[in-house]
Amino acid sequence: MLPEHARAHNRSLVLQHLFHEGPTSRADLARATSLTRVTISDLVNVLLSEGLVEELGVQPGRRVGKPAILVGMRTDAYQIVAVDLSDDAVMRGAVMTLTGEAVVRRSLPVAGQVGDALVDLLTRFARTLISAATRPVIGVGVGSPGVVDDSGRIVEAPNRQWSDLPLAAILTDRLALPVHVANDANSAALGEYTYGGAADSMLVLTVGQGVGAGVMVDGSRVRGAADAAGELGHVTVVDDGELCACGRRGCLETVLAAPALRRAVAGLDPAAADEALAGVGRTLGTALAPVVGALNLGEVLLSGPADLLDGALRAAALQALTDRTMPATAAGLRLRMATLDEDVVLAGAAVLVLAAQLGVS
Amino acid sequence: MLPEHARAHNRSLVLQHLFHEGPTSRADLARATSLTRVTISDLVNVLLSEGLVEELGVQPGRRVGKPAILVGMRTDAYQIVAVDLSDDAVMRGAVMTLTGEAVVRRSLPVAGQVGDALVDLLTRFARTLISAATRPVIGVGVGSPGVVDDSGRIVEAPNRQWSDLPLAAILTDRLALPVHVANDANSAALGEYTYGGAADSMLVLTVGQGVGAGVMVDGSRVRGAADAAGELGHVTVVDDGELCACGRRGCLETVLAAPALRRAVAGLDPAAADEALAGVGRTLGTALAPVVGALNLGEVLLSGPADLLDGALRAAALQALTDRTMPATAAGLRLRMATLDEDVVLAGAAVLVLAAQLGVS
DNA sequence: CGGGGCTAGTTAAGACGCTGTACTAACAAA
DNA sequence: TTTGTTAGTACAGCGTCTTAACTAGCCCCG
Repeated sequence: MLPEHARAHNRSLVLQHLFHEGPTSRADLARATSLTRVTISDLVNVLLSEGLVEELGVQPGRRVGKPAILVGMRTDAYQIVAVDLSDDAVMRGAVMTLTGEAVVRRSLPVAGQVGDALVDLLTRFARTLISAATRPVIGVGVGSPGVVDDSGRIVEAPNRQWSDLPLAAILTDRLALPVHVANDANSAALGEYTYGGAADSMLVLTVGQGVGAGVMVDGSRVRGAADAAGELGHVTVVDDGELCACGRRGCLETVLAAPALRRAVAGLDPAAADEALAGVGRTLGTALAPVVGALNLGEVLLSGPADLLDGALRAAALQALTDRTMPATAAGLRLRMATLDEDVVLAGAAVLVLAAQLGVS
Repeated sequence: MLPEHARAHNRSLVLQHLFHEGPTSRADLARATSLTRVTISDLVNVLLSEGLVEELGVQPGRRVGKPAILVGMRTDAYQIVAVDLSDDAVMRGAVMTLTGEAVVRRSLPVAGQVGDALVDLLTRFARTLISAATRPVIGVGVGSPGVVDDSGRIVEAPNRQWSDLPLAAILTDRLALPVHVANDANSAALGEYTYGGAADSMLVLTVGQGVGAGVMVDGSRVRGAADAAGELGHVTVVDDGELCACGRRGCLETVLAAPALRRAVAGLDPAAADEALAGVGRTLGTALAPVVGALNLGEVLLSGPADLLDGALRAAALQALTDRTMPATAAGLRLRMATLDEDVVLAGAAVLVLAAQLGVS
């Protein structure tokens, strides 16, 4: 560790504070970071010259002494390009502000492309998005299915016919911008953590064609021994259950994926449908109980079709979690819907860039 | 972050390397830490003057150039006092080297003491250990049951009648030494991680009077939203199971705690006993599968009576884990016995001190 | 209404930590 | 013996933080 790393760390502290707490005076930044006013002034001057922050006039608070000048982060000064590859059929992308709002949205049918052709298609798609940006782009974030290591290498993504592919490195080279790649469900967790106000210790369950999960523990993303953390979709939850796409039986995905849920409630009257969904909820709660107990999670978030998830299913899952973990663990636990809906993965991809380039998350 | 923090970090890098890799030349330390030889020389000189490292003569390797002088950590130069409070009836303690070997062992019957009286007893016990040390003591580590926050405050330890008790602060004050306190099962995980060579992502299950767990994720200990991570013992694993001490039914503890296991095999012939243990193993595997899947754990360690755990139970649990998680997750998973036996908690308590005082873990 | 008290922010000097460069020390190979 | 290589050290310089001392701007009070 060198002095310049300490400098970068302090710079991130300032940005992190401005990002989450809003405009702040230099003096308050000094108190919050426990650095001196001198150091903060210096850092702020650098950030001002980069256009990352701006002065916003004096603080409205009326106290004795010289009035403080508020410094705020210019969340519209730079933009981030985010791509969501979780859908087999269509690439979704956006140009986003630093606060995770999509300024421009694009999507592109994948048309069955896989392997290197898909990388080329993704490159072109990213270029389109970059040129659609209205401000300088600080980086590109990609949420992809499959196992992705911390260097942005796709270890394995069977449906894309990607294996041991250094996607981040390839795109960084081709786009001449910093590119960061992570698993889509892990991205979702990052998105909910940073933009959705989720707890420090939480799990996001993404329910769509399949079931994925991303876990945050004590404020950082869980990677796992083989970068495969979050593979809850293929944990067995029903003995001798339905055949799963993975070849095994009774995976969580066979009861919780959106198509499975639709099938389960098809043609049923509302009460019976609720009972069916509650059954899935109990199964989910039973599977999650050991995870919640072992990690003492503060929140579990469900991301996916609200009409299926946010009702009897969620209530039954919470009940099962409460019944099956000790009161001290269950008392602090919330089970709620994710707040970012369809943009979760895009938002998370943006957070990848935000965290890596500015140290904000 | 200040420059001196960077210095402390670099110092820890050196110690960490020497601790885990053994004696190393300054030049090799420079390469390993990517600092310059100049900086390393300076750091090593400071460490030499503190007696933490020593020169060990020239490196046996025969290459061109000036032969390198090996520098090694003096793991016997300082000692750590560790206390294990996990047993209701007896306090166990030890004076340990920096490598986690017990030099002196002591134990003290608790004689039903609780609350403040127990704190006083613990203080006296620690003083005894400190005076039994043959080298300067760098700190005291305590592994305690109950919920312990990161400042060493006992949030709740019902059996000790401790609640919201700043144990680490009290002992630091009374003993005039740095004192660090953590949950006993979490300590066990730390001990196995640092001294037992456990994987970066792993879970240690401690089986004794009760069942506890400690989780390491990507090399750091999981604390949880309310500092209660590792409470796996009271996750429901058997529907309508036996009544648990916690008042609920079918907790993992009701089948996996040592007394429960002994009852389950009492009077059975070996084959029947193995079948009973295998049943518990399957239950355990089923409960652990979601945890292993969500975190992509590399290892699960069992700590407790080997005659009960290390046989049919372990085999069945591994089989269940393999059956119930996806192959990619299960392939890299090991389920083995902990290596440190009865000293796990003591070793972990030592690691608390080692990590906090020297930055080594 | 003018000075004392307080807070915000800047300037200047100094301490600390790392680097690059240049040096000496100690060996192997030619 | 000379040359080349590697280990370790001395010294100047740069970056980064701190403390101390300053200016700026406001409230309060006599």
